[in-house]
Amino acid sequence: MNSHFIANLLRKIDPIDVLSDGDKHALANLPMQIVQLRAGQDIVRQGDRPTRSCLLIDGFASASKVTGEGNRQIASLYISGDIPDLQSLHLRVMDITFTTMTTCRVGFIQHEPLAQMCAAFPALGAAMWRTTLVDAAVYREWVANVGQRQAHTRMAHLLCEVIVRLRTIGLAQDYACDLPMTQADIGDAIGVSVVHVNRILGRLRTEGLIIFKNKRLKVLDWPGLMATGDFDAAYLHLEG
Amino acid sequence: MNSHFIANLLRKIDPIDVLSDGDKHALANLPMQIVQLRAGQDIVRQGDRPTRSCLLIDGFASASKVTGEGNRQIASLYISGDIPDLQSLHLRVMDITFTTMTTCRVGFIQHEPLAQMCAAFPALGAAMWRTTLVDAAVYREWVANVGQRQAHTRMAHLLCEVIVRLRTIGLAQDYACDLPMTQADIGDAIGVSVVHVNRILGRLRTEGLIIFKNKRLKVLDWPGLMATGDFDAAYLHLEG
DNA sequence: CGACTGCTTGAATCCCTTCAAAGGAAGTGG
DNA sequence: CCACTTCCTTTGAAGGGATTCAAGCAGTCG
Repeated sequence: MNSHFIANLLRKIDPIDVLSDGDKHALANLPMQIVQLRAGQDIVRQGDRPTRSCLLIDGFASASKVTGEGNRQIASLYISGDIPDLQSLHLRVMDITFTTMTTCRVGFIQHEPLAQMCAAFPALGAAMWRTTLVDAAVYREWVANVGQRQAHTRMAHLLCEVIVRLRTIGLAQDYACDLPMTQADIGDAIGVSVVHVNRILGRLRTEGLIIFKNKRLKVLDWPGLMATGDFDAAYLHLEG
Repeated sequence: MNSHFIANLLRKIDPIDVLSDGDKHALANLPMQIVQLRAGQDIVRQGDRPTRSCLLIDGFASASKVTGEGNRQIASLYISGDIPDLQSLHLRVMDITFTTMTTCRVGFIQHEPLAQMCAAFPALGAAMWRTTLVDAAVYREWVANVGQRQAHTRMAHLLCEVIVRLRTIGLAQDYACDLPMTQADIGDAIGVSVVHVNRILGRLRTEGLIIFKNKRLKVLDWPGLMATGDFDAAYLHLEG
């Protein structure tokens, strides 16, 4: 029984409680290998052919690629309740690397029982599929964010997303949260150099929108941050 | 029987022919409303709550978003055999707009029979899920492309993707293909201004890599284009 | 054939990067 | 527990890739 490990996953895939007890029972009884990982460890790497996926129980993780020139792009962030590499259930070869950003507890789930569960419990199968569709929606928004918005706006947008997603699992009370990223990490996420990240953070602070210090983010003006970040949470597809 | 409408879809989801006759039969017998659309028409819009998805039978389509400042970002291109908005099967509200770039024949499929098919034919359900995962992989690559690469490289990368995808359905013999995009469209896809697109195209031509004229792309030096585009087709997850 | 859309080119400007350097925080080892 | 290293943050200055502005040209369509 993994019921406390899957609490945030359930909050995410079943915010209004429509899954049956049988569904929840099946999910809670998935064989899961609980492992503690340190910060900065690769969970799976680009090019791997994994036979399992990984539920993030707590901590932060990222998906990143490195270009031929050696530049890193972070394509998404993952928090408790996410299954970053659920895609590997149907895509043989990893096209991206998932890395822990903090100490993380993860639950490894072999593909075989996972696929069987999806087949035997269609509501769960649909819910799993849906989470990958939401991930895709986030990637799409990031394409627009990185492609069209100015660095200042981009940064605000990223911070808005982090806050909203963390709030859904109760980790951003009062619009403040842990954000275990260095300025270099943030730069890799929004496609901006470290130096410029530093200047933009300074500007967002002098504008009275946020304080970001010691990997702790505090939003001082939430409507203001959403406005400067051109942020609309619709793409996160939260129904709760 | 829609067997000729789904030919390219089948090529994509079943390149090595593992689906059973029952699977293929079920797919071919999906109730499908065939419609011809002119160029520049929205298939579904951001904010819509569709009850159907759309198989692209022939023609080109794009997925795009408009930012608060009025800039458009194209997040992906779609060609024959793609189901651009399959996501709407499980995500109630559209977070992006799909638009035809040419005259297109599309087949609208109601969600209900589609979902039933996925449930009744697990191999098809998995294949459908898989196509949305490949779409997500493409979005991820685009994030990296737009976020980290220079405009010149970005452009080459986009062209490589178009060629490779069109080749899988036989529409890019000899590394030449129709590419019904204006320079403004290309700019919106790679996050670059029209003026700069023009200069980059000129540069790619003088470098002897491509010719792009009258919406017709001809690659003169495929290895060279892949190299300057930092292109590796792995993210397209073609198994055939 | 005039209006429109798309392509092309030049010039000025700017957002952001790169280079450089120094201070601070955190972790390591003697 | 302090010297030392290393990583992270901060700030200044110079340079560059890309944008914006502007204008001319070509092709197309009603």
